[in-house]
Amino acid sequence: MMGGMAAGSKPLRSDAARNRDKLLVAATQVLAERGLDAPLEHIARRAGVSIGTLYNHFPTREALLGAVLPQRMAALDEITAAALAHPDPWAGFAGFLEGLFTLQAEDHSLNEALTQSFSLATDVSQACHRGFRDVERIIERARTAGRLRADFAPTDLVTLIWAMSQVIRESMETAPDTWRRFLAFFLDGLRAEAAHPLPQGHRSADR
Amino acid sequence: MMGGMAAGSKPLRSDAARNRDKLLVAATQVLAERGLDAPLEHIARRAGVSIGTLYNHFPTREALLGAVLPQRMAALDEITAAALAHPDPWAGFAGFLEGLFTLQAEDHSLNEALTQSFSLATDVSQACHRGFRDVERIIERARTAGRLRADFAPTDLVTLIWAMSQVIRESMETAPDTWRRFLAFFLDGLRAEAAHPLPQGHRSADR
DNA sequence: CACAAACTTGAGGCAACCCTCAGATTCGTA
DNA sequence: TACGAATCTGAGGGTTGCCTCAAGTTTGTG
Repeated sequence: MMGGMAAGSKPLRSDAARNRDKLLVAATQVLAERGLDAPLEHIARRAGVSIGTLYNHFPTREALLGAVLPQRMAALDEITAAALAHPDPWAGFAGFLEGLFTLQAEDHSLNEALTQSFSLATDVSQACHRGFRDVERIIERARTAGRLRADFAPTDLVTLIWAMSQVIRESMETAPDTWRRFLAFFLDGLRAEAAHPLPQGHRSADR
Repeated sequence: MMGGMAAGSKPLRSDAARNRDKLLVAATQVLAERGLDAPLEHIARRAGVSIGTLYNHFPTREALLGAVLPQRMAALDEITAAALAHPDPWAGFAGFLEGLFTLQAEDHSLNEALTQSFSLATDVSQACHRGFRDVERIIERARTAGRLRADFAPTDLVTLIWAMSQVIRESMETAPDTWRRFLAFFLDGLRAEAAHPLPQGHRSADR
């Protein structure tokens, strides 16, 4: 499952190891600032290294993302753990969402990564899928407690993440609290007592 | 008001007028398919015209958008009118949202235009602002009827449009009905009886 | 110290897209 | 029909970003 990171690799020469670290630091910063398709040249420059060296260590952009993002996503683990530990299932669920989106708002790369997680490097999707188990438990717990509406499915959370990613992106500069207000509206629709029947199945394949 | 199109301009030569029309048709199609920053070369090619001709008629991308988008947005007028005419204020409000997002889902350029409307060509923002008056009335009507929660402001609709634009974009290929489900959840949070106090921090949503 | 292997460098070839402009073409009128 | 003005064309110069590779530099071991 977890293997041991990049363990078992060949030992790097000292200068190479140093450069690799500088690249990871720079990449973390630049990606957080400019998103997942920040120019690789920027990252190399910020690391004080040539573009060729970047390609030496990370032959593709995905390889680089795979080295940076899972680490960033580790922050999510604390949040899911706290949510599960919360005595009130609904408060745990709501707190989880708040923590998740706070992270997204702080890190542009995380925001995009969560949105695109299924088309990304395997390392990244793995990190996503691993965490998803806990998320399902958070949802299930709030639902069986009768607080979260029964027809809310884990995949609906993916949709919410999509929605929030855009709200965060658009409002970040001018009114960075916007997402909290939006989330409050949405949460009010997720309470069990607020539930109205959802639109029926989509049998209109043609129009 | 709309009298004769680009009224006040000098009369175009016949071939020029024909090319201009072909460009508008092509642009409408290509923009709907590929979004607001579709390559201008694609549009010229689809119109069967050279890139130079495109620049002849529309010296900037914004000029082209300004000629295409307001027309597309006219479809919104019907929707707002229908919403205001609906006997049930809540159903009018909900129907308006459904119509709006249906349009967004059908036209990629409209989707992006609505989310970016404030950084776009004046023609486009004007079209937006004009329509916004009616939208405010739709909201106000549902609110004073006691159906829409009292703390929902017109600017919250902008946020919802941001959110939806991403949901539509991400799900369009694989599950194009996703946005309806999401909207249903959200609407349940907008009903007056579902309202819980919003987070403090920024009091009301006066922009 | 010497030297091979490991590593770095950055110019340079690609590709996509933007926009321009001198010369060729077409229109419409006299 | 002729001809000037209006219009069209598309090669070409500029930009940004991707990725490669031959030549130079550093490391660490014998």
